[in-house]
Amino acid sequence: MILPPSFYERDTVTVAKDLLGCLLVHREETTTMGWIVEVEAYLRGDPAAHSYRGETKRNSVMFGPPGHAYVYLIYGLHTCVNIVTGSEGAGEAVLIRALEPAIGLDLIQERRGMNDPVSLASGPGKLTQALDITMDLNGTSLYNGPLQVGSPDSLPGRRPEGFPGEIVQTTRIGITKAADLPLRFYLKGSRYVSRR
DNA sequence: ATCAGGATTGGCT
DNA sequence: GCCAATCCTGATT
Repeated sequence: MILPPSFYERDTVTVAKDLLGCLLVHREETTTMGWIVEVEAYLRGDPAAHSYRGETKRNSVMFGPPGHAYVYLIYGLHTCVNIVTGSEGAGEAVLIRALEPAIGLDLIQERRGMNDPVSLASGPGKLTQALDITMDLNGTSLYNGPLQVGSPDSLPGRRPEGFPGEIVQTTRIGITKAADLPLRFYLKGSRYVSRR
């Protein structure tokens, strides 16, 4: 079941926590999917958010309607994928930081050049490579496009490790501004979260 | 026009 | 733990 726009148009921290256990799906020639096991919230008035200094060409998707993908290039090498949340115009989003691979293992392993399951998508740059999430998906709808988010029961009889269960809340990783805000969330007990 | 730096990763010490 | 890779963006001159 693809999540409807109304799912995203709520408090960003609530959406971030509700995204844990959901499926990120990329439908191409071959479909690949992974369960979301780690996220970070970026809020209005948050110095670490790309939207902090107002709308620019790069971050304009963050100010658009919720339920769309904000994809950006980082360090000239990797892409990161966010889900726009909250009210349109708020500039809020949830960064997907780690997935537990679910479908399309062969292709994911080929793209990543490795086969250790816990390292295939345990980082924001790793998971975009695993699911082939490139800049051309920036701005696409997550309920009416090739990149989708499904509810946790989308694969009958299967669940990500640690779900349903406790959600752990910590400070965000890899940022210098507002590094003290506790806006990172992950599934307790999952071996697929990013380390560091 | 120029330039510092980044929501990272993988390899090496 | 340290650092290079790699290039686009936003801020500054």
